[in-house]
Amino acid sequence: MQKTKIKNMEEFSAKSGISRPTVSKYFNDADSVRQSTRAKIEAAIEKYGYRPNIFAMNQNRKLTKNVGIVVPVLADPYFAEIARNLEQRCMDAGYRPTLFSAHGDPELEVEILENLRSMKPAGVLLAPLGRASNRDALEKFCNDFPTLIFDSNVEELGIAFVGSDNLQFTSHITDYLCRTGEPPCFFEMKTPANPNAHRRRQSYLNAMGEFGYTPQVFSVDGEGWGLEEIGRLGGHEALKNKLFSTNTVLCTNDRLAFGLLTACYEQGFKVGRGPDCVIRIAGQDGHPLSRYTCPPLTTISHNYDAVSKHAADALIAAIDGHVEPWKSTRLEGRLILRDSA
Amino acid sequence: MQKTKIKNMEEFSAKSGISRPTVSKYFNDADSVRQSTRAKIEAAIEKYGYRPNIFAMNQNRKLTKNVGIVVPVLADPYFAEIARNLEQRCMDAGYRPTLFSAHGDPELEVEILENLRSMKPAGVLLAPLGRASNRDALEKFCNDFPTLIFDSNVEELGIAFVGSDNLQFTSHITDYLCRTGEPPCFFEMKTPANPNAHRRRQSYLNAMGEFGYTPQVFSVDGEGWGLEEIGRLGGHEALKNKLFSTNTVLCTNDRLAFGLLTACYEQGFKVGRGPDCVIRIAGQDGHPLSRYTCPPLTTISHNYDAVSKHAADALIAAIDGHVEPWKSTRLEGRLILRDSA
DNA sequence: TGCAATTATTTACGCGCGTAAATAATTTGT
DNA sequence: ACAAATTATTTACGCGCGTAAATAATTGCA
Repeated sequence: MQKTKIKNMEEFSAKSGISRPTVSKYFNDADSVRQSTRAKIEAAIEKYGYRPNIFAMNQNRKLTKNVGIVVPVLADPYFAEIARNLEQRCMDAGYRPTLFSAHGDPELEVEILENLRSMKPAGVLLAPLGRASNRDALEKFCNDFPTLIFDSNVEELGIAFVGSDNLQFTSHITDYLCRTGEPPCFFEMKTPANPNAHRRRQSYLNAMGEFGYTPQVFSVDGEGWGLEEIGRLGGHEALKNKLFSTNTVLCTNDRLAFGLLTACYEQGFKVGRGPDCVIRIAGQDGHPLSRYTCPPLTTISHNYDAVSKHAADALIAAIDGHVEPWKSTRLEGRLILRDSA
Repeated sequence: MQKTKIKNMEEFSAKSGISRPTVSKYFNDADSVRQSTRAKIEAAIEKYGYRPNIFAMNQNRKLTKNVGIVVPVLADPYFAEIARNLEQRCMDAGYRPTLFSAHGDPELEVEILENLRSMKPAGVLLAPLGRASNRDALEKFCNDFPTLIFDSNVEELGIAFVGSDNLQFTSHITDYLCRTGEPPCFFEMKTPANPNAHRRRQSYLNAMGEFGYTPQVFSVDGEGWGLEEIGRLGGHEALKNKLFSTNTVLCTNDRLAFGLLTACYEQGFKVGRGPDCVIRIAGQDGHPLSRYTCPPLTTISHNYDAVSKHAADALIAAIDGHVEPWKSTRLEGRLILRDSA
């Protein structure tokens, strides 16, 4: 790489010996030019380290290569993990992903979408906040840009939905718990942030019904995304007052389970499957830290890879013009047996 | 907001009754125009919902309002939390933050910096990967853009460094452990990702020396950012072979402690301060989940607020032209006493 | 080798906004 | 009410690149 820095495509095209429109074409799609000219251009890029001005590019192109990735809370490792995965896939496909987190705030979610508009994104991968989301704002945005909804479904919105099969999640793990011990009660939030929670509760009720067991749903108070603390406080109340009708508790998600485990510890309830244990606890999500709780948490894990692959592929297909009717894809989870249940 | 959408500043200036250069001035700095004209412009914005084309703005402005925030791993809630904090502060100051994570990959870190270049950022908040970082690439970048280094120091790089006072962290918690029980041994990674680990070890050695105790450093194998697993495996080895010379273990960070806690659980070692406990464990960092381990983890917490405030303020001051000699600011941590030690 | 198909070049304009300079209007202080 | 200071308008150009159309060069294939 030489010291003479090139400041625009005009200069670069002169140095490389290729006309500017052809160079422009190359940067738009490297395969759209002949192999020999592509080689020359790439040699010149290597030599001069030239990169086109991204603002000028995006200003004039009708379709940018920008892709927005929006998650509700980045502090939740589940979203951090899936965002990482999506980011990688977008880059591999030649797009420029930009990551946004609403940090649990519906107004920020709307603002993010407004900002995204000005980026003219080729497409957006959006995991909505859920219940708190401004439905209208999402809908308007989806009408203007190819948007794939993931994680938390908003019926019929965007080009498609990709997420986990919450019904399968809960029925599968409920099934497991029923077969290996007392049937579980269900530990959830009274006002969960997203609609997946309702599916999970419903699936629990169904599964218990099929077994002929009486379900018990324990809904704890608390708002927001501080799930561990909500689970801990709710757990304390339940344990102190002996409100669980069984020795097995299925939590609506792992983070709530983390809190419940802590409550058990604090009240001296030994958790697990051993002979001296008084309570079994299971979670749902396959949180990255679920392996490291004490005892390690039995859970059912999202298929992170498959979810992100389906989501990214579907969005890119839509960007490439493969129109398909709205579709919901829900991927099965994998039961992870550990010591807690 | 009317339906007639305005497509450029020309049209907007016509509708608002203010000339385009003045409108442009307004968007550059709302306070640079007279109150009465500002009011007219803002009324028109409200009415027509106009937002200037961000690409065209950034293309021509010498200084954009973009700020890059780069962290080494977003899957680590410590960074997620501090990134959230920084993002908020940048927005409040009128900048457009964009978040990037190197996901533990030095090559990706370099690529992020390359991409940042093309965004002409007004400034960058960078938490380097540390040992694995490409020093040259960082240095070149810092020469071209106002860059504030945080979390992990790279001597004399960028405009300043802001982070935690690792010496204080470790000496403070070592002090606490020594005063309340057996002096701790030190549990760390043999090849830590960032230089903070070395400071912490050194500080441990110093503190033990001052007390007149014999230090023991236990360095476990393992590369990368899967710290919990590294801690768990290392913990198993230490426990199985009774390699800890004391009943108290100070971990170099919370995530390693999480793994060690799990190892203790798996080997049946009861952790905590109670009479039936055989080992005390403490961490460092104040990880968001440290409250919810079993037992809850005694640790020393970063002052998230202060670190991010100092970092954002220093960067913005530098952007505003307040040149100061390179400076390192290290903020003290707060001891959080819980049941584990 | 020659001709059609493909690919590159030339030329020229437009995108939306920043910005500079000269001029005009408005505000401020007295 | 008037001159000085402040603020807005007019005019005009440039930023770096996308893109379209006409033309020229190169390639592929029989």
